[in-house]
Amino acid sequence: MVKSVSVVDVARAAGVTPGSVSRALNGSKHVSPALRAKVTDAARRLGYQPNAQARGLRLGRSNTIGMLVNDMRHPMYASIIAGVEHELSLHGRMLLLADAHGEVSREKTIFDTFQRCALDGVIISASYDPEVSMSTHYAGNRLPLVLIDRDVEGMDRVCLERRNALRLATRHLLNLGHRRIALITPALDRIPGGERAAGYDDAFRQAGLAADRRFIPRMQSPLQDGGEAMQRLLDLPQPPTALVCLGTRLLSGALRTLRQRDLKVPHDFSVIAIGSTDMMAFANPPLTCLRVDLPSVGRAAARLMLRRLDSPATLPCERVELQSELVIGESCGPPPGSHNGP
Amino acid sequence: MVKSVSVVDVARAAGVTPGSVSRALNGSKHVSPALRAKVTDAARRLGYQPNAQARGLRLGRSNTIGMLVNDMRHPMYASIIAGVEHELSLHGRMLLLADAHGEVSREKTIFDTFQRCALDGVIISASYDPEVSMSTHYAGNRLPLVLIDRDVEGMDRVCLERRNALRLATRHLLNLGHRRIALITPALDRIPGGERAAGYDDAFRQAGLAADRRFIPRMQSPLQDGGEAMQRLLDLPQPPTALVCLGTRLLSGALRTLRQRDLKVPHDFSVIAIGSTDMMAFANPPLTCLRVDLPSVGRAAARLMLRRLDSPATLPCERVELQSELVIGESCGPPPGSHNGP
DNA sequence: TTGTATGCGTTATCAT
DNA sequence: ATGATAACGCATACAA
Repeated sequence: MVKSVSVVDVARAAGVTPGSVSRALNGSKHVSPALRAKVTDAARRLGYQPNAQARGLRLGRSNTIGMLVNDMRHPMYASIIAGVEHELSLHGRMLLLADAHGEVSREKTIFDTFQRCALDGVIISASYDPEVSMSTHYAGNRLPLVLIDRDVEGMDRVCLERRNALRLATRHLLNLGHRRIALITPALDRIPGGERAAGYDDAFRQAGLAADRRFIPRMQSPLQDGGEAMQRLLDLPQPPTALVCLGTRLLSGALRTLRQRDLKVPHDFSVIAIGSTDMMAFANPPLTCLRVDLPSVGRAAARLMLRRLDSPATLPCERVELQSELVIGESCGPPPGSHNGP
Repeated sequence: MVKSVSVVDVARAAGVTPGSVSRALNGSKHVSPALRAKVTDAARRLGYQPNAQARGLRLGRSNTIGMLVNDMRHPMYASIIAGVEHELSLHGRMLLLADAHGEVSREKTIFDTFQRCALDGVIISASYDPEVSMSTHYAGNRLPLVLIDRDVEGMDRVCLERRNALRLATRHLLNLGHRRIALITPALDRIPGGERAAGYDDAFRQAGLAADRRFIPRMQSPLQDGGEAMQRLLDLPQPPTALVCLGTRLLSGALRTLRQRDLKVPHDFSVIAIGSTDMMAFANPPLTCLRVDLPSVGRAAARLMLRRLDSPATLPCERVELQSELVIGESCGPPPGSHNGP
């Protein structure tokens, strides 16, 4: 751990003063070519690296953005984080990452820690836990904030459209002739689940049909076993012929149950999944799925933050919404026993 | 952006000096209960948050660890990063994350940036690109370093065992009766691929058989299409009856080719994959795979770093090696036409 | 154009 | 036990 070289060292080596070193290295206008040359040379010789802490302390900013995620175990986050990091790196900012591991209390702790870190801003992908009121939790801070997937009025935010997405997916199945369509989604009592159910209802209504809520089982948690829910669905007197399943872990359970009951996809049963990274590729058959461009979500959040930092605080809040796309795989067909099949 | 409250503000509010505030808040021995109470109270009233930058500047450490990853698009990294973050958070350290996006030149840039960030240490999961010599690249720095998946003598490092893993996988297939076993892996000319091929050879040798290198096609990149390689393999006069495929993207292509040729797994063809997060669950049938506990990799790296920080610099280097486990799915069976099947 | 001096917010040392 | 002061490394306002 050798002592690091500072402006003073460079100044001494170049035979000038520390102030001149700073000016020369930061490209000040009023610096003679001779001095600049001397300084640049000495800096390189000594391997000078300006101390970001000291510079940040002096300048009042760190060029670092914090990112608080609710739970990195969720496969969705990897791509979002990558998107944030990428966009930030393009603009010379660094990313400080913290994970709440799904615990709301840790979200609070992390945010407090962030406030001490002299961050230029914080990107938050927080839990939907109702006990967390954005206003009380993050209000009264002096950090620029960008929310991901939290539609709070008066804040910069990137939102994931779900209602129309579910409408698309459900309509796709209705068009194939399905009428008994199951929907498995976590957190029906929170916004994401509620929006999804609403889109599901929309599709039925627009088709002049009535949605049957018995086909939307209530899940306890995103980690709950989707297999058991699927069993209950299939044990209904009139079981569903198709499933829209939003949740990586839920899906694996549901697929397992289908295999156990020897229901072939798509011949006996149709499935639409949520499109995480490589899922379509591994599934056999490839799954039709709702796909969100997750790196774009991260990039959008980062761009909102950079925009906020570069502009006066009076800049009005912006809301970016990202749509889902229905990627057609080979997991959907007409319901069994229908006569419009190929 | 309200001006933040500093020790001076707290001191004024409590009617004491800044020095006393610092002592009181940092739990110094020599502080009267009365003063401590006054200070604690004032600090809470004003919502005082110590400035980590200033503190770091003064103390010479930031409680922040940098992590440099080669390419976050690789699905393996999410879990490793999560493991690092988790372990660091348990010890009050923060994680600064940077991604080289697979570009070696960016690795260099990032490391330079890290050197300026007053980090306490850096965890590196760098590329295997031969042009990157660890010695010239990272040597001569004064930062504690921990390498992930880079077996460099004289450095703290977490290594992924591959040779024995491939031996296990290959032996599993040999035991089932397979003799023509394909191996698809990226980067045969670098260490990971080489080690794998060695383990593959080991298994054959230990079974008294000779491995046939024609079953190990050369892949250009981990993003290359495994489907085309699979086609070439199946077009051999004596095509393989089983495949060990190490690479998420390569696998999806290989599976696609098997589907196209109407080869059923495991009836007509056996497959062993590399176990990324949720893969086994989605694949149909569930895949037998080689699984590494990736969060443990991250945690181990973080622990090596913390150990290094807490101890004198004379501490000898440590090498941690993580084994793979062969998780039995339903994708392996006897070769077609064999007589020892069920 | 360059040197000098000051302060960013902390903590540690030295007085008292 | 507490107050005063200096220093961490840097950038800038001001002086020359």
